[in-house]
Amino acid sequence: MKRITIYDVAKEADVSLATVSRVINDSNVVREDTRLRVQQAIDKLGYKPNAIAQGLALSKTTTISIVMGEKLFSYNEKILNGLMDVAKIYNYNIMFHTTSKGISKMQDVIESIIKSRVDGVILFNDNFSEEEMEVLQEYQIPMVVVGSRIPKTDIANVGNVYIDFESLAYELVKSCFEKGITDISLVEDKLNLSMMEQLKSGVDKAYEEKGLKFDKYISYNDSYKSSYVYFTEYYKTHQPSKVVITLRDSQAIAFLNATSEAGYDVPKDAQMVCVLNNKYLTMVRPHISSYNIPEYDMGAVAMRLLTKMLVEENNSKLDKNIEMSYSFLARSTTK
Amino acid sequence: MKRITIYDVAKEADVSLATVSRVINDSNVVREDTRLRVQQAIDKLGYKPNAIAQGLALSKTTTISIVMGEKLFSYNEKILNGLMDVAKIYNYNIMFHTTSKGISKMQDVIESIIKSRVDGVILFNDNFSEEEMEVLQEYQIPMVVVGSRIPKTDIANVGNVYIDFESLAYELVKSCFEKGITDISLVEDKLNLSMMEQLKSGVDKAYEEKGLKFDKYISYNDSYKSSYVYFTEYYKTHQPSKVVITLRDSQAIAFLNATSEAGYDVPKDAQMVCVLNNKYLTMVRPHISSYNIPEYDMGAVAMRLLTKMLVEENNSKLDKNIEMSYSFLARSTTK
DNA sequence: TTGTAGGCGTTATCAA
DNA sequence: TTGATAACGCCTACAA
Repeated sequence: MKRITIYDVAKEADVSLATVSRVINDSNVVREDTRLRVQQAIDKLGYKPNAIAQGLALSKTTTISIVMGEKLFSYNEKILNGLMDVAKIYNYNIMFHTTSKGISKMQDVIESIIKSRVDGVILFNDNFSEEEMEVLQEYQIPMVVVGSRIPKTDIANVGNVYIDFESLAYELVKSCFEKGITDISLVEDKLNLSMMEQLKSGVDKAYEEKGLKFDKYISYNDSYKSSYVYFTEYYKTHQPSKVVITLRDSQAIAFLNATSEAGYDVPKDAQMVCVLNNKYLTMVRPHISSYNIPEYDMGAVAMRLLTKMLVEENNSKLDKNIEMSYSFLARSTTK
Repeated sequence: MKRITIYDVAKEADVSLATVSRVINDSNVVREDTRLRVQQAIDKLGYKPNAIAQGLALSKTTTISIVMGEKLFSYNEKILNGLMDVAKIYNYNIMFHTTSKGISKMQDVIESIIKSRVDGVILFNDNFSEEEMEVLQEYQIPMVVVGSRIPKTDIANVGNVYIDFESLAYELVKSCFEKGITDISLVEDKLNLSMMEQLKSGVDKAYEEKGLKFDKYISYNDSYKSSYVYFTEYYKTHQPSKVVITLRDSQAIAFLNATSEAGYDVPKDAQMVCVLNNKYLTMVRPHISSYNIPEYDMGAVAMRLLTKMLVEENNSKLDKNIEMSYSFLARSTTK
């Protein structure tokens, strides 16, 4: 079966292809009866405009690339949902790229982004370096980074929708200090180095201000099992910290299990908070305290920002750095 | 900055655009020194071939659409990883579509798939009806369905990579019967109706063969909270079944919590198995028995199958229905 | 209101 | 081994 084109429709409706093009694009200069005739031809033939050809003609693909790490835990999932929903509203197609250790370096992803001439790019934090961002810059592809804060702000064509994880950690530690607690641990998450870095710097800052030095950054492999094993081992020689901060559910639950199995009580002996919230935190006992972070909205805002950047090429005084707010969810692992 | 094209490179290297095209596409008829000259021009200008134009010229986009539900729990995530990795190997780009209740009907997704002229489609089960599949058929887009078994097999251009959930459930129930257990519940998951249907039909079949009728299909809303509430309520008037089968972690954990809080012991009073495995099943106590399902491989196999279908247009005797195997993971909720 | 023709960036077929 | 040139399918001035 031959792919049917605008010519076929034109012939069928006995008009020129220009007219068909007009009805496809809702031009308002078409007489009603010819519009009808064309529409009938379109329906009859089952014609669908070739987006590739349109892309070529318009130098605009109406598609956006999303780049994220291959490990998409629930935090990313909700951001993705927000991105997709808004993309749908604006009728953007999505090219999806994942980065992982072995198989695909960011470099390849960038290569294919440039080649496919997408209109814009959404980058999840933690998947690229600054120089990689600069490559995208050279090709003048508008992009917004979603997740945590990026160092360089006010680069042309770059937006950022973020949570200020540094402040979050800073405030959390300060509030511990106010309760007289200074023995705090922060558990590393290798999947989110940039978030971790910001959390750590917030913790450091709070300690510094108090004239102390923070030295309980707990680092090990990132799977659930290893963190569970790690803590179990840890308790043979250590006492738990008074407060333990964790980024994701896996580490939080591992900690919870290991701690209670070592004979300690949460929150009596050790309190804990897991920064990123999800449903599993309330499936375990006790329920784990966390933060309410508007993941879905972050995605939605990021995509909307990008679409704005795409229309207002004259990136006027559009605010391209948007901070999202969070709030503490006190549950049973804190008191 | 003007987008640089093959013409610019041609001028820079002082050759015709045809020659440039040849070196881009690794044609072996180019003399070594001119290839070099062209390559230098390419590097100097930072030229990247326009995939859109290539797509137009070749009637081939080298991109594949993936369609899945918006809720991507870990089961889907791993399939997706498999898909992406293999797509990368074959240098395919991925268009990503999600379907959800309100915002995007499958119909719109199909529309955009057809317009974007992707070479093939991967469909996750549970997101489309048979007639929607037929639309894709009309446009002759090769596709493979991944997840559970599709009813109609041997349609041209349609592949299927699946787990036989019906057999899985059938065997599971049979093995219960052998242990003298006939009081079994199956908990519904609204997110995966087709999987559920197959599980249920396997259960039904086993009961029928024994001359019994299965009547403990537990149905309610699909969020964690509601299933937890449901079970808690349930136990005020019911005893737990001897064996409870669940599809996903959420329901399994909800059941576990509600059951033990109602004063029953798992597995003594009620055994349970959660069909889809993931790490959370071993984060709770007791560890939940499950099935080892090769999700990643399913994705990888599905994508590889699709690429094969794309090259061997003469869909010869290529086996387009691939059943994947599973195995039981006995943990602490069964005995 | 409609049609004609040039252009979007490549590939591929012929000649040279 | 290289260079013209006609597709590929659509959009958009410009004409009619």
